[in-house]
Amino acid sequence: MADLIYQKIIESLKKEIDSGAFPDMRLPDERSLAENYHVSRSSIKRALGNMSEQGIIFKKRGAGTFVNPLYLKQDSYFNYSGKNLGITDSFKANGQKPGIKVLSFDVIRPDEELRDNLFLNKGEFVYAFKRLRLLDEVPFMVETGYIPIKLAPELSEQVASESVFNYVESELGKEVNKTYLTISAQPSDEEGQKLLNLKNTEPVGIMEGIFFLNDGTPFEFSTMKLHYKYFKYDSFVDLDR
Amino acid sequence: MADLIYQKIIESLKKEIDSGAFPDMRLPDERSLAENYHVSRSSIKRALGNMSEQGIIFKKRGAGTFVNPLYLKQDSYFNYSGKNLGITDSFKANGQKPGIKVLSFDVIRPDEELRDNLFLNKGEFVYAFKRLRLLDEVPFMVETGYIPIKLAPELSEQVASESVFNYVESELGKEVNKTYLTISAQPSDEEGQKLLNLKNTEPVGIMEGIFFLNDGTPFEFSTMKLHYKYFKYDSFVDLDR
DNA sequence: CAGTGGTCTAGACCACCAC
DNA sequence: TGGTGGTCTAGACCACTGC
Repeated sequence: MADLIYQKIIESLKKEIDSGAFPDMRLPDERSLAENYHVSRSSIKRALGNMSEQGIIFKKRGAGTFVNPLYLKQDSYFNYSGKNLGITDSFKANGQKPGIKVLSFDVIRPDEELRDNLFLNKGEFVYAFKRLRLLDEVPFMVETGYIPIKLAPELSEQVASESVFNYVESELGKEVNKTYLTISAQPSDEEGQKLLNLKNTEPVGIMEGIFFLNDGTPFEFSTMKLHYKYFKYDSFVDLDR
Repeated sequence: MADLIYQKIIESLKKEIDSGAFPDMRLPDERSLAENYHVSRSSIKRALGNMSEQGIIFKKRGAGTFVNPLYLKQDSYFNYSGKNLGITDSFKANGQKPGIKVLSFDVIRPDEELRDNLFLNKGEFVYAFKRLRLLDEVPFMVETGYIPIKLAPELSEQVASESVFNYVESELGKEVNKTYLTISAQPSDEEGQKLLNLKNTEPVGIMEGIFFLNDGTPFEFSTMKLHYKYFKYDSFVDLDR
């Protein structure tokens, strides 16, 4: 992957941070980094700016660049705001074996709301599938997805049982790289209690949203219900925008 | 505010987009923009990159830069504005009257974890306060906050009963503009059930994190427990970083 | 092939912080 | 006052898209 200079620097600095190379939480100044990495200061700035947006570090003008202490304590399952971790991959990173069980797979006529969300015209159809996701054989999430058939004509139950996004990349030559998510929580319903092995006092976390291809096409509308113990979402937010 | 070149360009382009100046959803190319605005291409790139992160536009290498149709369509679902944090202002917009009831207000010695989160040395003290937030007199959120006394020496119960962040801006001349949030859900505990009027089957949403000043100083560590019906978090995410 | 966005460099100058 | 991050410029070269 990363044959880009700023990405390599990000990876390198992340490793250093993770390994505790900066016990005083302070990174070297930009000019020294540029010299040591044999790159321009602009490339360093780009790398650091990127890491700052991800919440890994923060910069204090006139003072220096520092590690965000919360980053080191991070133990979220879903870290969309970091390096690209597809859902599956992010679980691998935690050392647990992910699994998928397809509960249903159909082609349906979308209702008006779904048509709106996926920018579809009347008369167009979508794949509808429900999947149970597991970690080390333990179910933790029920996922309902809708994908326009015109965007993935060869989609199948087989594909759904593996990775849809990998299929998009390898077979369609496109990439899913953006998503609008709405996050909320609800008491568990009967289905959730049964599939996720929850008591009736235990809730589910909901992540619902649209996934986009790099050209801006809405690709999938998805609703994810998570066992509350696996529901953790980290977000670094710039408030003045 | 914006006396920065790239910010002025962002404002200008936003206005043009909102006014429908690009009916084909396509923006001029970067080199033309640089010429028309009499700035370098780098500044244009910075402005466009920023707008892309906000989900206003998306860029296609080799093809051009385009308006994100969802940005124009933002009627119902998708407000990715970082301001929707359950902070007072965002609820005003909903036409409901916000209220605050201070449940406690003390000065305490922070434990080690809190010291880490707020970058404090041993021996430094923090304000600790618990607040109940209301909407049209109905409680919806219990908030526990910790703020170093050295950062807000004049903080008081009175201030806490209004807006701490407004106080920071008007009295300290600083601005809270970043936050690192961890979002999760839990069954409601006894306190939550009592204060938020929840059944034992009904959960709370948890938003926990650090708020930073513009200079990068960690200003407040806050834990917010929300009535699940009021718990909704919108997020626009760039997956490939 | 022409046009477009992506990356990277080298360097100037500014704004802020700590000593 | 010296060191730090922030902004901006000017220009080179690369990678991809679409005709």
